[in-house]
Amino acid sequence: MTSATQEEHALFDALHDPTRRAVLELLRNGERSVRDLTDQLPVSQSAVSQHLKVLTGAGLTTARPDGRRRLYRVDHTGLGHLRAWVDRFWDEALTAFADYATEAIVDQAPAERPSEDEGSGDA
Amino acid sequence: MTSATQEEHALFDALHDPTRRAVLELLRNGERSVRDLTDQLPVSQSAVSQHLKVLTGAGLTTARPDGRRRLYRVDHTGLGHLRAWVDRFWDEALTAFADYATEAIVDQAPAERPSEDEGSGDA
DNA sequence: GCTAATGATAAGTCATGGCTTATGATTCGC
DNA sequence: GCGAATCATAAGCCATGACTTATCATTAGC
Repeated sequence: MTSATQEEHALFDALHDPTRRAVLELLRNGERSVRDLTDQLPVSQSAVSQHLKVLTGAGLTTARPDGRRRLYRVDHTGLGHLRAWVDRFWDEALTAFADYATEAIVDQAPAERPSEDEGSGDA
Repeated sequence: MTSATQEEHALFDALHDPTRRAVLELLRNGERSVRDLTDQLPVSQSAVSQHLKVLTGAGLTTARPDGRRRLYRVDHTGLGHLRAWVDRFWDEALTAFADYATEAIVDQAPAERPSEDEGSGDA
């Protein structure tokens, strides 16, 4: 079912490239045509189109035809997925940190123990 | 001065690789040694160390020495930056969308309107 | 109709980065 | 101390991907 891992990959893959992030930054100001974006970036029109394809595939942009132009704008879909990913991780990280802090306090009493058995999780 | 763009780059660069994301997933369960991580990943110990270096550089993990081992765990710093980036973008995207929607409604009065605005739906 | 403009795609080039196998540096157990 | 274990680093290999220059498809304007 396009395992959420797929979306993850598409997202982080899309956001990895600085030029693509620059495109997103430009789109923050509102809709822009490919031509317009190209004029403000140090790469060719072809490159911009290729980047937009990747961004759209990741749900980060959408296009709307307008005459012989295509107006692109930021899409919430991808951003929402990214946000969900971060949030999930955020919570887990805090929990893990709390566990660690607690354990550290407990460890304070005895001398030293391996503290190696975090085995409660998955194999 | 490590312009926020630098952090951005380090972050997205770190999160781009699937193996590094897998490392983060493993660390969600708590602290783990490099050896432990290596045993659960299909790559060499060397590769894991290299990944951990990148992750740490992006503020996504931290290490704590424990004997001859090093215990790694998730760091909030990088996640916080990522979260801030998304939130900033999220707000802007919503604003831009609101502008667009408003404009679309205004445009409804005169003759021509895109009629194509897939407005609230996702693509 | 034809020409110009806009944007997507094809094909090819070149740098980047993720992996490997050594090897070095530290620390534990005997 | 010595050998074993853990981890980081060095050097090298190879696939991936970001870019380029054509070229094709569509639309506006004459």
